[in-house]
Parts: sequence; C-alpha cells; structure tokens
Amino acid sequence: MSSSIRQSVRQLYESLLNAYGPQGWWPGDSPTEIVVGAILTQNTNWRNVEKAISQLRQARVLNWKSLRDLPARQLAALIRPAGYYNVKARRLKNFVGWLWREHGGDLKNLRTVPADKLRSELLSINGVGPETADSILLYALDRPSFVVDAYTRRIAVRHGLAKVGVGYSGLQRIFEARLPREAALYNEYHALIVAVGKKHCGKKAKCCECPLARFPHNSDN
DNA sequence: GACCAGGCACATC
DNA sequence: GATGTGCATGGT
Repeated sequence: MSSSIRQSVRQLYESLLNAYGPQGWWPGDSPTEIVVGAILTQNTNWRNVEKAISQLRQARVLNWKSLRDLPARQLAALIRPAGYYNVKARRLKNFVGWLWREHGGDLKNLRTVPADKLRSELLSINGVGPETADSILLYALDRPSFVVDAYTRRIAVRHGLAKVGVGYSGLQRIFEARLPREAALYNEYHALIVAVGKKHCGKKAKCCECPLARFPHNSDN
C-alpha cells in the first residue's frame, strides 16, 4: 500500500473538516426515515427526497407496518416528487418485505446480525445496490461501512487517490484500508464529501475553486 | 430547453 | 465483464 496515498486519504479528511466543520449528518430523524431516504435518493436531488418523505409523514405511513400494508400504487403516488416513483415504490416494498420476512419488521432486530451477513442480505434485495446498502449500514445502523458515491469517485480520481474507472469496492477499499474502522469517522467523512461535492464537484467542475485546490492534485480525468 | 441530481437492474454484445 | 438504456421529478 502506498503510504503517500494513506497520508492523502487522511489529509483529505482534515482539509474537508477544516473547510466545512463537523456535519453531524444524515438528514433524517430516525433510522426508518434514513432507510427510506437512502432508497429515495438514488440518482436524485435530496430536496426532492425531502418532499416525498414529508408526504409519507403527512400520510402517517412512515413506519414499517404501514409501508408493508400500503398498496404499491398509493406508495408510488406519495413518493412521486422523488422521481422514478414506480421503481422506487417497488424497491421500498422489496426492502419492507425482506425486513418483515427475515427480521420481524423491526430495524432493531438487525443489531445482532454480523456486518458481513447483513451487507450481503441487503445486497440481495432487488433495488438495494452497494451505495444504498452502505448508507443504510452506516447511517441507520451505525456500522462502519464506508459509503462511496459519485462525489467520492470524482474527488478521489481528481486528487489522484484512485484511477479512472475504479469500481465501487476498489474505491471503498482505498478509504477503509487507510482509516481506522470507526462508524463515526466514516459517517463524518462521507458527509464532508457530499458537502464539498454539492458545492464544487459537479460533473463538469474540476475541483479548482474548491477548498481542496491546494490538495495534491491530478491533472484531472 | 438542456442539464443535472448522494443508483440500480436488466439486456445485449 | 463492459457498455447502453429505462426509470422521472424538480431546480438551475
């Protein structure tokens, strides 16, 4: 393992923390809301997700029993603002079905499941991919699983921490192998990446105006 | 009106 | 295994 990259992964964290301060993230009040948000935010602006979640709350269905009993059609109508509403209604239903079938419909029952087993169970649910699974593990269940998203990839590649075309698990390893295995740290790190990402790391932006401008830099992808 | 946003599954080659 | 495509709303 390259020690300079090990340093960089930590320096990146320090730079972000200096620039943005602690984020105390995920925007959601309860583990249930976090899980629902993790599915709804797939390829979608968080503001749209908030609208959908607030409609679920108003309809008083933001709990696992109601979500289980609610027809997919009605669920889709409620989450419409989040986009891909038919797909996401099906994905939520798949998660809810798994939670009731395998774990009694209560997230608390997941606390005793070993992390590896839990992650592969989540990944076996149709509609839950690696980012959604890791977001659920980290932000709803407090498990140390580093979340990789589009911003993480752009920043890592642009700053020379990873090669263009690196896959999800490769990218995740780069961070996990170089950081203490702590949920609180992973939580804060990903939150900071999203904070800088939203401001400066759009598809076309090149990370030159951002607070990381002086951070060791690639020529860009 | 074009482009983008905290993915994922599925088809096709 | 890599690449392309459908899914959809709301903000800039």
